[in-house]
Order: sequence, then C-alpha cells, then structure tokens
Amino acid sequence: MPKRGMRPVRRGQLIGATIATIGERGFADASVVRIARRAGLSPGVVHHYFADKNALLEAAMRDLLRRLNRSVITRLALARHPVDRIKAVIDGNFGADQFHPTTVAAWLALWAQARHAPELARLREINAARLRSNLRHDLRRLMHPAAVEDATFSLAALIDGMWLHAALSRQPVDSAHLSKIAKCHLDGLIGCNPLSPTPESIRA
Amino acid sequence: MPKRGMRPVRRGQLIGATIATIGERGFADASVVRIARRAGLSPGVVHHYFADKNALLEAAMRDLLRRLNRSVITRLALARHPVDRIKAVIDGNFGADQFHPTTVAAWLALWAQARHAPELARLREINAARLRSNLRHDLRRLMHPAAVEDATFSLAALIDGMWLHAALSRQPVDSAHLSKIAKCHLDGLIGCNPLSPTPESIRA
Amino acid sequence: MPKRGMRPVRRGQLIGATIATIGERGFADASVVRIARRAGLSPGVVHHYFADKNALLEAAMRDLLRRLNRSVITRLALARHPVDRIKAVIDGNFGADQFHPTTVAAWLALWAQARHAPELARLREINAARLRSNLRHDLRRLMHPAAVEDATFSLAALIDGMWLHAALSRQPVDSAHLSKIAKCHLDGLIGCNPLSPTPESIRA
Amino acid sequence: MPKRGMRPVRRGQLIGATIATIGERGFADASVVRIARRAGLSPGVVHHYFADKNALLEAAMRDLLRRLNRSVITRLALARHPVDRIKAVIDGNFGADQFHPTTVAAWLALWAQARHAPELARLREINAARLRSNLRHDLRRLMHPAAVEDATFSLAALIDGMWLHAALSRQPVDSAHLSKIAKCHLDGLIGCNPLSPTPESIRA
DNA sequence: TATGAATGAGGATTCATTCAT
DNA sequence: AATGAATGAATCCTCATTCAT
Repeated sequence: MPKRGMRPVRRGQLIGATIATIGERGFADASVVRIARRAGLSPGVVHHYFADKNALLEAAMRDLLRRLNRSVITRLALARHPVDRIKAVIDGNFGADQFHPTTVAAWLALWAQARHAPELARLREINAARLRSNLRHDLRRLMHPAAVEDATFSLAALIDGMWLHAALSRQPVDSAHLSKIAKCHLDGLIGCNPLSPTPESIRA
Repeated sequence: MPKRGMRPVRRGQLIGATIATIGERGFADASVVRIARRAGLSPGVVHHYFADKNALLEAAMRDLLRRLNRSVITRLALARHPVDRIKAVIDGNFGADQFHPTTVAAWLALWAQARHAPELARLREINAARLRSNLRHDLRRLMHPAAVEDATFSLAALIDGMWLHAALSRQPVDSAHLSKIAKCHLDGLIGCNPLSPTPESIRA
Repeated sequence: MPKRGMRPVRRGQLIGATIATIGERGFADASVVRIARRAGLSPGVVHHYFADKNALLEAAMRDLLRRLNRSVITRLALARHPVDRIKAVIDGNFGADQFHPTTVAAWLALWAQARHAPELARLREINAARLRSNLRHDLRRLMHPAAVEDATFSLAALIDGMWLHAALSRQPVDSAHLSKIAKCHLDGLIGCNPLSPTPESIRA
Repeated sequence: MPKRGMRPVRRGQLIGATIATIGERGFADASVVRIARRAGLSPGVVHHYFADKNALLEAAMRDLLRRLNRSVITRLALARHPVDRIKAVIDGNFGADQFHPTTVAAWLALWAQARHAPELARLREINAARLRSNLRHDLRRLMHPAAVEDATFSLAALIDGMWLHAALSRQPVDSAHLSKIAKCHLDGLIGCNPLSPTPESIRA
C-alpha cells in the first residue's frame, strides 16, 4: 500500500465514485460521505484531495467532458468529407464508452446543478460551444450560408434532446439507433438546403 | 381571516412558490422553509396541506404538466390539417405562458430529480407519452408508416433538446425562433418521407 | 410548556449558557452543542434563535457589556462630586454582580477573540471608549488639563489589568480590595497633578 | 540536507511559526497544519519534535516568557538605585523586541487559554510571580512596608492592563509612552507612601 | 529525518418534520 | 386554520494525530 504519489490515484477514484454515486442515487443524495464510501475511502480524504465538494463536482464534470471530447476527436480524426465529419461528431456523442445509463444520469444532474454553480455552467458552455463549432464548421460546406446557424442549433438540440431522453429513460437506450436518427436529421437538413447544384464540389 | 375553503388557495400559493424557488435557487436550495417564506406562509402550513415535501414537489410537477397540456390543447383545438396540428403541438410547447426562464429551470430540476423519485418519473413519462402520441397520430398521416416512429421520436427529442437549451441558457430564449426551427425540422421529416404521390389525400 | 413567545426566553437561556460555558470550559471548547446542552435545549434551537454561532457570541458580549454598564450607571446616579463619580465608575467595574469568576473568564475569552472577530472588537471598543469617556469627564475637573489624557488611560489600564488578574486567577478575587487599590491610584493621580490652589472650587 | 542536530533548529522554526500564526489568525485558527505550513515544514514534523499540540503551545509560551525575562534582566543589570531598577523592569516589559503587535496578540491568546490548560497556567503564574517579586524587592526600599504589597499589585496590574490594551488595539502602540505612564504611576505610588523623612538614605 | 497519506471524531449548520398552542 | 417552537439526523468540512514510506 503505497503512501506517496497517491494524489492522482485518489483523485481518479473519487471522481469515478462521484459520477457513479450521482448517477445512481441522484445529485441530492450524493453526499461526500457516500462518495468516499463508494470509493472505499474515509470521508476525510475527500478534502485532502479537493478543496471542497464543489471542486470535486467540477473535477467530475471536467472528467465527463474530457471523455466525451476524446470520443469525438478520435472519430473525427478518421473522417475527411464534411458529411462524414458531422457523422463522426454524432457517433462521438453517442459513443458507447461514455453513454452508460449511470454516466448519462450524472450528466443530467450536473447540468441541472450548473444553473446555480457558475463554474459548472462555464464548463458546460465551453463544451456546448465546441459541439456547435464542430457542427457549424462542416455544415458550412454543405448548406446555404443563411441556413447554417439554425441547422447547427437544430442538430445540437437534437443531440441534447436524445441525451436527455437517455438520462430519463428507465431502460437502457440503443445508442446506435439514436445515432441513426440524428444522421437522418442531418440528411433532412442537407436535403432542405443543399449547396446546389453540385454537391460534389465540396469534395476537397 | 377566512377559515374555510383555504385549501385550494393555500395549495396554489405553495405550488407557485415551489416552482419559483426551485427555478431561482435550484432544487437543492429549495427547502420547505424557504418555499413557505416565499409563499408568505409559515413552515408549518406546508405539512398541513401536503403530506410531505415529496407530495409538494409532485403537485408542482403536476401543475407544470397541466399548464403545458393546456397550452397544447388550446392550440390543437384550432387546427385541422395534420401539419397544422403538429405545428400547434410545437407552438404549445413553446407557448410563452409556461416558457419563462424560471419555469423552465424548475422543469429541468424536477426532471433531473425524476430519475430518483418514482412518482415524478411517472408523471413525466405520462406527459412524454402524450407528447409522442400527439405527434405520432398526425405524423402517421404524413409519412410512410415505417418512418413514423423514428420521426416521432426525433421531433420529441428536438423539442426536449430546445427546452434543455432554454433551461441552461443564461439569457432569455426566443421561443418563437425555437418554434420556427422545430417546424423546419418537421418539414425536413415530411420532405424525406412523403406519403407520395398525393399528400392531398390526407385532407379530410 | 408554552409554545409562543419563546424567543426572548430562549435567547436569554442561550446567552447565559454561552457565558457560563465559555467561562468554565474556555472559548475553544464552547461548541454550539455544548452550549445548547447546558441550556437544556437541542442543538437545533441555537440556529432557530441566532443566525449563527458568531451572532450568539456577539449577543453574549452585548449582554456582558449591558450588565457592566448598568452596574456603573446605577452607582454614577448617586454621585455628584467628580471624585465620587470616578469612584462610582471604579466600584461599578468591580460590582459583585458581574464580577463572578466565570463571567470574568468569559470576558477574557471574548476579548481575545475580538482581535479576530470585527463585531466583537467593535462592541469592546465602544465599551472601552465609554469607560474612558466617563473617567475623562470627571478627571478634567480634578487635574491640570495636560495631564488628563494620560491619567484617563492609566486608570482605565489599571482597571483592565485587574480584570485580567481576576480572569487568570485560580482563587476568587476580593473585588472590594481591587476597588480600594484603584481608588488609591486615583488619589495618586490627583495628588500628582492637583488643580491648585483651590480644589474646593470644583464643588458645584 | 542535514540529518543530525536538526532538533533545536526545527523546534525554533515551529515555535516561531506558532507565535506568528496565533498572533495573526487567532488561537482557534492556529491548526497544526497551518503552523507547519508557515514554518515551511510538513504537518508530520510537528509530532516528530513535539509530543502533541499542547507541548508546542507550551514551548511557545516558554519562549515568550524567556524573551520577556531576558529583556527585563538585561536592563536590570544596568540599574542600581531601586527606582531605576523598577523603571528597568517597566522598560523591560515594554521592550520593543517582544512588544510587536503579533507577539502581544499571541500572548493574550495564550493567557486566555491558560485558564483551561494547567501547564500554560503554571508557566504564566511563574512569570507573574517573578514580575511581582522584582517589583516588591525594590518597592520595599521605597515605601512604608504596609503599602508595599498593594503597590506591587497595582504596578503589576497597570503593566498587564497596558499589555492588554496593546493586544486589543487596532493600531500599533507607542511602547515608550506606555513606559512613561507606568513610571508616572510609580512616582505617584512613592509620593503617596514615601519612606520619610530621608529618601536619600536608600541610595547605596 | 521527513513526508504527506489517511483516519475518524467533532465542528457549525441546515433540514424535514412534528406538535402545542 | 395557522403559527412557530422544537427536534435530531444529516450536511460539509476541519482537525490532531498516526504511520508507511
């Protein structure tokens, strides 16, 4: 049982326990004591590694965001064509690794709390802006400029709405199906506002 | 100082104060004492009119749902054509009366809590089912049957996603714009999967 | 057991218990739970009647100051001649009613804490200023003007020093003896700096 | 990184940090971790060099007493005449080296704590007795025997009262002025109770 | 010698709830 | 019908202390 260099290990354990506890028992019931217990640690350590409970919650949200981003970036790296890139973003958002029911439930709880915790709000907004930025960048190549902004918002809202559905759903959600529906929505958006007459021109 | 028939009055006051308090201070900070104070009443009355705090929260959620339904039904009553009916549902969901920032924030908080409070979950699910049922009923007349279910889900998710956006947004949201985007999505859905060749046949 | 109008009663009980607990167990060991227990109340009531622990401590200090002032004012009301008035102030400061060992010990603890609690400091300073003001007012009639300020300070410091002695002393202190010594100090002050040649002139 | 003979160095560092921390943040906020951090050491070392926190506090008080004594003794060594010797004691008590605001504040905090920590009380009493003994020894040569005891007490109380004033004062205190006032008090004491008729006889 | 990880008790405070009035 | 007094458990957090390294 090592005694030095425990910081990153313990922080990781506590962040994981925080997400799991919030996801399973809800934000209101995720007390420091319960989180610590789930991490197999004493209540005191929490404040040894985090300034206070808020700092722990923020670290948890940062962890969730980081995992989501990694999921998106990995897929984006493999895509070239704008349509493929947007689909990569969609798939990234429903990537199985961070789309477990518990995790999604924790997301929702932290979102709801964000309204009253500035730092959580800030983190969430950064992520939302990044999602929109990714979508906008490629939609611009596929649609009439005047339609890009609404399409971006629409696609982002659809994705968030399906996250919300997953977070509230009792039974596990088929994330592949969600992906498919979002991609269908994308097709609708492009179909409504094509960069006529030669969509082939966008192929770099 | 009236002594009789106060029940509906007091319950209404407390429900309103609950929604306002949750919306402004967050779920975690909406204590019984604070809710009572905001309603201009003493802490004791709460348990005089509600079995416990949960019952009050449930009543608040029921109130929100009732207001939303009324907003939808009012508009539905004026529409005949399936497309108009779906647009009525959309407009109803973004009807100004229940789309105040505070109210939307309270919605989100109660949604998040629903995952861990069965009765809240039940109420929410009833409402979600009704929304989908409304949409499905009219989409069926506009699309190929095989596409109806996904389109229903997609439209419902888009609406929820825009609610989520409104709940998390710092600045007030232009609900008319949200409506417009949702209707545009509807157009896309119909355009992709038209009941060809004679959409006029659905008139009747 | 009455249930209404308990506020002043409970506040008084808690203030008394605070002074007693601090006096007997020391500032560091005067926890809210212990204070409440000594008052025969539950820990929760403390925050029903005081905003927080600081407010309780401040109320306790205000109570001590009020008692001291009353002791001084009562005696001052009976004195006319400046010398008698100063002696009344001295006697008032050592009046048996607020010179119990426990009370004096509580004084000291609150004084020490005042350095780090602005409101306590403010209260203490008001009282110190009042003591000096009382002394100065009458010393002015007894001494050369240039000597008044130092004499005031000297007399006030002597009184405080004897309070300190009492606060730290293991065995009970003879407050009458302290009074006598302070009065002797006063005689020395006047003797050193008489308003010659006719001190009788001050007799109004 | 020296490995041997660190004991006196570390103890000195910790004692200094203790006095500084108590003086600046108050007794209640002087935790072991904070003291160690201020000393630039880890929390663990404290218990390596001191049995427990009390031992550290006692060492700090001993250090304060030692510094005060040294200040008095140094000055006493230069004085022959009883009056000069008493003035040396007075000056020693207000010697600039241990009369910094922080130090005086730490004194007060430890005094207040002494009432509930026997060892601190013992140390303080030894010092108080030494002060009185010094004063008594020389006052005996200056006054009528029957007046010596009260004069001793009076002078000691005045000095303590001025320390208390300094400890509680917001702005820095002019220790030279305090010295002057104490000496004036001494003059008053001697003037009131001279060893008549030939005070010159005491010279030698 | 020194570190910092870890513990668990105890700190102030908030809370839903009950109940005498 | 309504008040607000009262409870005691649960909250987050701090602390002195111990100990593996």
